[in-house]
Amino acid sequence: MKVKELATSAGVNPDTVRFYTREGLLKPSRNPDNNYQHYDAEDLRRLRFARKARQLGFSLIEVRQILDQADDHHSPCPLVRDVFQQRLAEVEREINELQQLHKRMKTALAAWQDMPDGTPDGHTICRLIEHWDDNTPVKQVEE
Amino acid sequence: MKVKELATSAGVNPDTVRFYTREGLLKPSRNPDNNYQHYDAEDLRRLRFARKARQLGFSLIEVRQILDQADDHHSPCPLVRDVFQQRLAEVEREINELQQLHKRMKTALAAWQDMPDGTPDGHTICRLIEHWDDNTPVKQVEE
DNA sequence: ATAAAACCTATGACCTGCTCACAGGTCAAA
DNA sequence: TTTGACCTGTGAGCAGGTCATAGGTTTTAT
Repeated sequence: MKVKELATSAGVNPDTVRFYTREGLLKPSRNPDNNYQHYDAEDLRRLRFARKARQLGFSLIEVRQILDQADDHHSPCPLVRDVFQQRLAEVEREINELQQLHKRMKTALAAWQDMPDGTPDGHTICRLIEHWDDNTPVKQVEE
Repeated sequence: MKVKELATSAGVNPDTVRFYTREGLLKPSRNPDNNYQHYDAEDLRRLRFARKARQLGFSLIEVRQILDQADDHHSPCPLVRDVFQQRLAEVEREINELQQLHKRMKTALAAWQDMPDGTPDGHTICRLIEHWDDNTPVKQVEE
């Protein structure tokens, strides 16, 4: 397979295939006649694996570590389980944060119903945002 | 105020103040004696506004648009309301996606209990991830 | 047979929103 | 007066690609 064929098979941008190749996630052979890269079924597996892992929140570096371990005939799965657990905790944190943000946005939106737009007057930029309560501790002002 | 004072007052990194100044969000005056930037209370308001807007998911470009409108003595709030609505919808999308991801991760984790680690054998890299169902349509393979 | 379209190559810039590093100038306290 | 803490501008670095450029190759259409 050539670049675009591989990319199409995996549903990614051809440049992503080239990028992953540069980054060492894919290891195609060369056609000496025209210097084209040649990818095989194994590369397709690696690419699909990489995309799935990325969806799960694994970083490219982690993906490469896993693939390298697989190349060395070590079982990469303990590594996968480990990073997966961490990622799961992260996802839970992200959900919590987003839900809090969502709640604050809804509250703000409701409060804004009653507020006039108002042209900035030198003391305020836009009440809508300035009156947003972000729970951030405000430090001392000294001018 | 000098850079660090402003940064401390707003609870941000001094480099962020310099960065925002470069990007035109802050417009300090110069001390001709030593070429230092001089920030006033208005800059502090702008900086705090910018940080709050960033927390709400506004991009730096949007923040600058709002601040520029405020400089032109137009009311920026209709713009704020508009972008805010869009951002709210985005947050809801993100929450949904993350919740689906979370559910799939939990399911996968449960399924993995029964799977052996297994060294890669040339046909599979790591069953744990390859058996992950991502609902992604898989295209035709041609080698 | 030839010309145009569609592909390939490598390299590097661009995106976001900062953060950090560098080299050199300025200013306060000890 | 020296040391440290600050200031200046510029440029690089992060992640994970995407896009642009310039030139070579292969396929398709005329």
